Amino acid sequence: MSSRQVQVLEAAARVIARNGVRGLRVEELAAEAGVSTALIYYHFKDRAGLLRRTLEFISERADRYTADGVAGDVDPRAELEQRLLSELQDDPSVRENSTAWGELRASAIFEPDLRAPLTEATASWVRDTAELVRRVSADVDADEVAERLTALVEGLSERWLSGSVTLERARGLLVGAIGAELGARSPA
Amino acid sequence: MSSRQVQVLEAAARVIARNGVRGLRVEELAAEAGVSTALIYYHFKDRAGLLRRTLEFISERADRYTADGVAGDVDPRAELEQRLLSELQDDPSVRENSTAWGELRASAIFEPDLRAPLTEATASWVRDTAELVRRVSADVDADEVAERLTALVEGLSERWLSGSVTLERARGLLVGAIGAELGARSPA
DNA sequence: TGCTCCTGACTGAATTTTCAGTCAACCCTT
DNA sequence: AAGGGTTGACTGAAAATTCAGTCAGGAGCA
Repeated sequence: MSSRQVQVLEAAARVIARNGVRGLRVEELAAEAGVSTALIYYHFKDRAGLLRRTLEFISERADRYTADGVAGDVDPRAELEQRLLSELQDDPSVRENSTAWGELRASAIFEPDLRAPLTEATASWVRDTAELVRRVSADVDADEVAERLTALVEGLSERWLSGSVTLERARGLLVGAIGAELGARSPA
Repeated sequence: MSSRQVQVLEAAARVIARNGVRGLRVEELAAEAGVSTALIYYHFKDRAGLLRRTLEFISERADRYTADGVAGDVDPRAELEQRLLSELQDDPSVRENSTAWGELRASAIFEPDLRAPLTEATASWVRDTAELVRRVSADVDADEVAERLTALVEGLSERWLSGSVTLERARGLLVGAIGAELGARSPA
């Protein structure tokens, strides 16, 4: 993938985070990326292709920043917590990513083309989370717990972004859910 | 409200469930409702007015089906479960409702005008749920639990609609969450 | 080295498509 | 005959998509 394409995809993520998928105008994207509209068609075929590639791009990028920065933690419980909380941070890139992610998920409801990459990205996130859960406790169904916690993160994230909860509250609720699923904090 | 208007609003709910708020074309709606586009402008002024009325229509209808069919239940735990599960059903009107709701929430991220009614509707749902939670158990923070469970329902609902989980799985996960939050089933 | 040919990246300027929104004129009822 | 309800035919603007062509650089070759 050429650096030009990356440049366009980064711009697409920004524009989507700002205006939504439906509010993405190819011309505006071109301006944001500093290229011509025609170049976008040259590289991505059409608007739908651009969207599909953007979704892939965003989910790869999410993998990266989720994996980063927490990696070597020794306490699995703390690591799980941090991983999930990393989706609820008032940081421009997290915000951008979550917003774009939510938009794409919402769009996937109506555009079957987007579903496959979305499902795969979701499953991969759930798997990674389940792995962590497994390390925290052997007494629970890790897949179930992981699927619930990640779905909850999505629900809270959307409420946060749409102004229905504060970030602090959302984070507190998430920590509470981890407690409810895995038992209260630090075993003796 | 004339029957003509109801006819259009019902059609709008169907079209939104099929294509989303963003994908609603006035012309398509007209065809679905079996009327002319001009009539829609006559009754609803413009697309935004139509959307507003449709959202009101849908949420009133949702209140009805949520309240219905569960009302007189004696066991609070069962009632709570049923209320929450009622959002995850493969019934056209539930689907329409959930879809429209998700769309509205997603749109609110970019359109501050929509935030106030959304926040209020969410808060009201959380309050009602907390009331039920309170009746199930006095040992938990009912507001927290209710906020988490409803956020989880939203997350699961979106995953269901976008094809990332099956309906059965989503329902099972939700029941599991209630268990994790409130302790396992039926006290002695 | 200097020349021609070729290709992939890229653009500006159309062209085409898609939509919300309007309007003048027809129903019906009453 | 008057007025609310209804429509088909349009319009204008905004967007998507295409097109004809420029340009930089690389491969082959004299």
